[in-house]
Amino acid sequence: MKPDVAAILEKHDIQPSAQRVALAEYVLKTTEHPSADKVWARVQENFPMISRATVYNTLNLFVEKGLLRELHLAPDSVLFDPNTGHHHHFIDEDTGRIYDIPWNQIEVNNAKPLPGFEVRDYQVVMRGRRRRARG
Amino acid sequence: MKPDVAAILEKHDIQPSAQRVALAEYVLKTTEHPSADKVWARVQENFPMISRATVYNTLNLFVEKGLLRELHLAPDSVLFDPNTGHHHHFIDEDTGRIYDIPWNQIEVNNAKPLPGFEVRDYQVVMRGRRRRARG
DNA sequence: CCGGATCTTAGACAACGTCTAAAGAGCGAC
DNA sequence: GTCGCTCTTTAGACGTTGTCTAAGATCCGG
Repeated sequence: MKPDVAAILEKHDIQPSAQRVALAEYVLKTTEHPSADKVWARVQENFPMISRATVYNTLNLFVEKGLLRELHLAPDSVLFDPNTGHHHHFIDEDTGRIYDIPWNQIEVNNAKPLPGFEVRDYQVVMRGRRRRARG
Repeated sequence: MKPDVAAILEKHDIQPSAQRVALAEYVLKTTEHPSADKVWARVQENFPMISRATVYNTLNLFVEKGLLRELHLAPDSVLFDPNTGHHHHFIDEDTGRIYDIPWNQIEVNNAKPLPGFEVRDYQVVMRGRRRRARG
């Protein structure tokens, strides 16, 4: 079902178009933390004629308009996170998979920046691996 | 002056070579948070004949051996951080510059991973910008 | 000096992301 | 309906970052 994706776009000052709606429908709902090229692949499943440039342009537009957040956590891919609410991230070093950690689970105090700066965003980034039954 | 870089390499199970020592001399001392290509450029100043592949190989080797830490904080570059002691990072969104934040300055509690995982490393990543006198 | 292992090199290669010029779509004025 | 303006999309070239490969250089024990 398509909860008014077009309305969401308009609320963020984005003119809806077929491509943008198709892209938003995927990227706003996913929990895959996809890279841009992964988004491209996924959207093509429903919208075969979309070009790579459009995907990149649109993702950047969404970020600019506050619809998505960019994550730079791993090499060779910028990830896009629809979860605008704050949360932390855990990265599995073996698989590269990224998991969300609820904001309240970790307590952070004194997240003060350098003098003269202001913090606009912060998060805890954890790296680790699946615990094995035995070595 | 060259504080026994070769000895440091050997202590980490890395065979010293002219290229590796030249690279280590730069990268272990810098506070620039350089990308790999920046390392290449800097090392070439003292060691003109070093090839790009060697720089990449050597940096990856150093990371593997625990001499450096890799940071994936910004698009289009993996950064290398000689500060093996734990610390946090602050990223200036305007300039892209990265600053170290002392570990003790921020208090983090309950940095627990997902069930079944173990955390090997974590840090707080802050993003922000220089505060201006007026908007 | 010889042999084997390791290290380095140049360049090809692949992936990611940006840019450009041209075509297409939407929409109001007439 | 169609003209003209604007915004969007497109294909492909392009630049950068990083990896891979095959061949040459170096080192070290004997």
